[in-house]
Amino acid sequence: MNQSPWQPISPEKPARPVRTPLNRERIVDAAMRVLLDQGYEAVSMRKVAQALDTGPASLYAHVANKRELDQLMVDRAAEGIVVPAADPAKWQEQLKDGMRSMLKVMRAYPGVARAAIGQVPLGERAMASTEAMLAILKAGRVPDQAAAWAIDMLSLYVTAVAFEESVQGASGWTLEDVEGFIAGLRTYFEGLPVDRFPLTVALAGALVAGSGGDERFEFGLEVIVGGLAAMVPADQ
Amino acid sequence: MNQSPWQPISPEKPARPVRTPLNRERIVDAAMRVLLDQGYEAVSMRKVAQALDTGPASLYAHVANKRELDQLMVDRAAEGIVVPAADPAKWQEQLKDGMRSMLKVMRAYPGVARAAIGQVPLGERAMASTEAMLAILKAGRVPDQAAAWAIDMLSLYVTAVAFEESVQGASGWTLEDVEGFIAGLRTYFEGLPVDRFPLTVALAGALVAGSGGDERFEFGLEVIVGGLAAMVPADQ
DNA sequence: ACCTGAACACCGTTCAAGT
DNA sequence: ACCTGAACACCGTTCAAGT
Repeated sequence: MNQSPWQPISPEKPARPVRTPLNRERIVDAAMRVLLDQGYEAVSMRKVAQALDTGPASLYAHVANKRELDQLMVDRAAEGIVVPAADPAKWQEQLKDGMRSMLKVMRAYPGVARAAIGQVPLGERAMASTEAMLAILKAGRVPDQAAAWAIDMLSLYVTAVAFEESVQGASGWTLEDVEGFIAGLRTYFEGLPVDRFPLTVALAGALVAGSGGDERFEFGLEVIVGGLAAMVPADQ
Repeated sequence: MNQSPWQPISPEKPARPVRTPLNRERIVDAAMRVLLDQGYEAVSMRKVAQALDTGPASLYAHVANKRELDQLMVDRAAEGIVVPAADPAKWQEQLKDGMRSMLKVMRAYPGVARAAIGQVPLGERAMASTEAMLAILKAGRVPDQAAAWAIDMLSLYVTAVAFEESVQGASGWTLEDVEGFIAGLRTYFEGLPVDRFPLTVALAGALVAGSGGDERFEFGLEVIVGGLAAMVPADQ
């Protein structure tokens, strides 16, 4: 039963590949790499497996299914979200800053919004920003139930905006293509029958304004924060 | 060159099938049927073609691609949206009613929100409700640019809510499953380390409240309409 | 316990060939 | 002009078999 000291342990049989074993972390790493390189549409179990030099079946020992991998990716991205420490004097601007940070992160991982849109983010990193946003809402004296539902609404809004952008961003549209699309949209609105669509025709310019930059998003922040501020009781 | 009157036109050769020819309308009809019967995930070019007793390639003579079919389905569903005629005295409630109607329609076609989420609805029926919503915003004296961007934000919010619901609704969850999920969620929040997540733990009940019904959606309506109301200039 | 090849049941889209 | 069969290049997931 004793092994001779001269008997090396499996001496010249590195037939079993020496590759580091798979785990969730390495799988998510690979998935994020595919996301950054080729966009969300390309993040398939097969492509991720390929990036790890194995077959798709191997992933299922560590990840329940594609949906779970999506969740893990969202939580990985959530790491980058920065929410300021609550200060009652400027809670409204802080809330906006938190949302701006969320959008920034989603833009940094184009298409991650697609993975995030239908799911409640429950990972540890996502929970940390939820907690920080709750603190800001409490600092602003937003009632508890409103604060809780606001959390949901905020991330729904930011995710939806990022999702919309990623749809435009996909299929390799250049900035020129987007400008052309917007110009076409405006022409479409302006060309509608004036008797049935008087306001759409009149506001064609306003309807397509700010499609490129952050103005639309900032408008949404203003609406949401303004609406929440209106829910703060007047007493004290 | 003249045909004899006794020479019947292709008399007993109905070898060429007599089926009514394909067109966009029939294709969208079939797609909506598949959507209602089997949900959005099942709406593939192949399944729609099958419902029309043909192959997927046949659809491409009438529809550019799956994306366009999605758009046509969204516009078809938009037919059901009812927006009240603008009345300055109650524009806020009217705006909410319009959004409630949008959600109702999306719930009637489970999963159509999935087709709508990344696209600007430009079909004739969708434009009609855009025009009506603009009228309400104008009646409320919301500034033009705000009204135009609000249109976008409103439909983004409703679509995102419907999308979220459809994700839960898919995979055949029963009401009991959803309740179990919510109970589990609450337990998860309550079980987080109190030192790092004090607010999440304290507000666990509020965070999961109203997940089933319309309370969350109504909260969102209140926030958005309240935020828009705050943008109405005080003069006059 | 972990990994794998091969298969199953699907996708969207294209294209040459038919009528 | 419209339709079609067949193919191309993909999917997520399962499962028996390997180590």
